[in-house]
Amino acid sequence: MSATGKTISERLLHWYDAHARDLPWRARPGKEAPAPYRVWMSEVMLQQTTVAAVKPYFEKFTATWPTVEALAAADEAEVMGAWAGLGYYSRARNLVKCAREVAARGGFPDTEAELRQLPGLGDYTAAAVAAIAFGRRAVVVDANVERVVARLFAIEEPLPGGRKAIRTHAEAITPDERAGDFAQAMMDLGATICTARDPKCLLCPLAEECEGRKRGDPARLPVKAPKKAKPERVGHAYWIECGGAVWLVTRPGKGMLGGMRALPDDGWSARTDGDARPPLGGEWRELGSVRHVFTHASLTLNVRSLAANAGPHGEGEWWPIAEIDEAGLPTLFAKAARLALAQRD
DNA sequence: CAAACGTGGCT
DNA sequence: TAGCCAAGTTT
Repeated sequence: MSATGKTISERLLHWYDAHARDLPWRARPGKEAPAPYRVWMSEVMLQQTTVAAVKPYFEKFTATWPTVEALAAADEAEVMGAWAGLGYYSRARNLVKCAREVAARGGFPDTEAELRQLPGLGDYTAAAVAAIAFGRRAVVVDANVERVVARLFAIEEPLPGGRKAIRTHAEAITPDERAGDFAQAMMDLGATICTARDPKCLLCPLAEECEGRKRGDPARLPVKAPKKAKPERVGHAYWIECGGAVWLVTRPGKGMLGGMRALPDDGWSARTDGDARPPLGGEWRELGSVRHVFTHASLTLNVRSLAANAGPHGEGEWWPIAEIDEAGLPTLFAKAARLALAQRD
């Protein structure tokens, strides 16, 4: 309790009632709670992904597959293609798997523990769906909450070790009622006021009780362990063209860009360079290279092209070049395709 | 538990 | 610009 007798959650919910962001997956003021399907969909898309990036994907997915039953019945390859560009593609595979489990059992479970068992739902997402869609009291801890709590209570222990103390404090300030609004309020506060850099303490509804602010320089919290250096990798991708079509493959389900349609390549990965061996003999033309930065490696991908009469051995498909935008290529290969197209006659 | 796993925006 | 950061999960 502060001097004026209001708890942190009371202050925060009061602020949220006036300043909540208007987001497509959120209940509009005065309207009923959004369907669990939409809450789940948005939470999965928002994992490590910005609101701005998610919005168009959320609109596309909910328009194409308006219910969990519709998504459960969808062709997995079509869902993977629709996810192209959003990143972390195991999310899309788990999305389909989860939709099928949920449809088979006749709807989403309404407890945090049961939600946690579904594919793609970890501690954060299970708590968020339980609180936001089902009104359960659940302690929702994401990167926003970590930052707000670390500052509010001046938790000095660096992450990831400091997460235990952060969770304990988050548990203590989570209200019994409106836990879903409280969670979203914490995230809105973290996204708009208690930002990673240059926090707007003058606008913060919790400034009065913020120990980090009292100590000065709240932006230094939470302290984080130093990051490892990012290796440089080199690989090759191959643009094989025949009669207005290009040869595309589907990558293995696990690993980098798993399950995604792609240009054939030389086996590069985050751990090793490619072997630069083309999948087919012939007169290859050097088109140049594209750069792409992943979370844990930076890649220079050299792109080579070949006018062929037949495709390489193995799995693959001829894709009409005029429809390459519909192939659902992840961004790395979309860049490579763009390079190839720009150099075509 | 540390590492793998995308992408785009901002400073 | 090179690095940091974003509503984490899985292995």
